[in-house]
Amino acid sequence: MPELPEVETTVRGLRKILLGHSIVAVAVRTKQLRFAFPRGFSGKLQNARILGVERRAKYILISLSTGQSLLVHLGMSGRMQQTSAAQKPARHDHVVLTLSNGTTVTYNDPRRFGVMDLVATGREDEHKLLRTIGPEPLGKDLNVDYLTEKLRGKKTAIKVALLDQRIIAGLGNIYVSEALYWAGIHPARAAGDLKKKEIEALIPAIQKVLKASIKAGGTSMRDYVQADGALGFFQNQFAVYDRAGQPCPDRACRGLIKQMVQGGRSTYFCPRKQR
DNA sequence: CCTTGAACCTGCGGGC
DNA sequence: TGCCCGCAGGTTCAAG
Repeated sequence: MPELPEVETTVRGLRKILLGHSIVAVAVRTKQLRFAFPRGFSGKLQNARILGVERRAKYILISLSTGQSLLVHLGMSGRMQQTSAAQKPARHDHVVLTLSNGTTVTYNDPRRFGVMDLVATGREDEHKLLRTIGPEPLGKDLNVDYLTEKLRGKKTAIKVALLDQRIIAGLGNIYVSEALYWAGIHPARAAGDLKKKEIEALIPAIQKVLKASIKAGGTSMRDYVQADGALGFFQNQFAVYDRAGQPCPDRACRGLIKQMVQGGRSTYFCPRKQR
């Protein structure tokens, strides 16, 4: 999916479109996404005014005048964007919100791995899906002491550990490969064996990659688009992801990018630079 | 507790 | 052209 940069980009776009407007109509066009919609979903959004649009991990939180927040996860293939009210819904347009100014915002998700739920505003962190999520990687809670403690004794590969949302929020398959490349760490290393110096390199590498991607509007490979329909361009800056067989971006290294499978998912790395 | 693998669902590209 | 297989940005759950 959409990993942190894509969700952040979506949130920033939605904020401009949604903030201050009211929802006048809600069309739910599928039985369920990953879970069934909560009881009375449409009715509880009806006539609500949108007070805020925030991100936590890979979740979008839209706070409403009703005291509830709409929680949205884009799953693997989801997108949420402004659409034309005149246009009839497309395949996989599962939820269409119509605003008081006539704008429509559509949630489209071919694979339906996404989520929509309602949660009391201010108590979002107590939601079942958010309760166990780790610190935001761009905040001060992700630091060397925290990560050292969290990885201590772990035999899992560092690649797999970084995908675990309980350790760090928001990373996914693309940005983990990219961050490990910039930190010079081999993805198969046991997480608990990383040296202090390596953890000190890893945190800024994660932050650098995420920030660069947000700046580029995220990554558009298949489904993802920003809230205004624009594509993201971070795929043009990939160092390793989806680049198997191609040269390491460090020309002096002369290594070739390798692909392997860890935890059932592809990992990309430079075997010469990452040890 | 930890680790691994399968499951959810749809679409697309490659090989035959 | 068509069919079958594998793979895709995520997460949860069962089993060992």
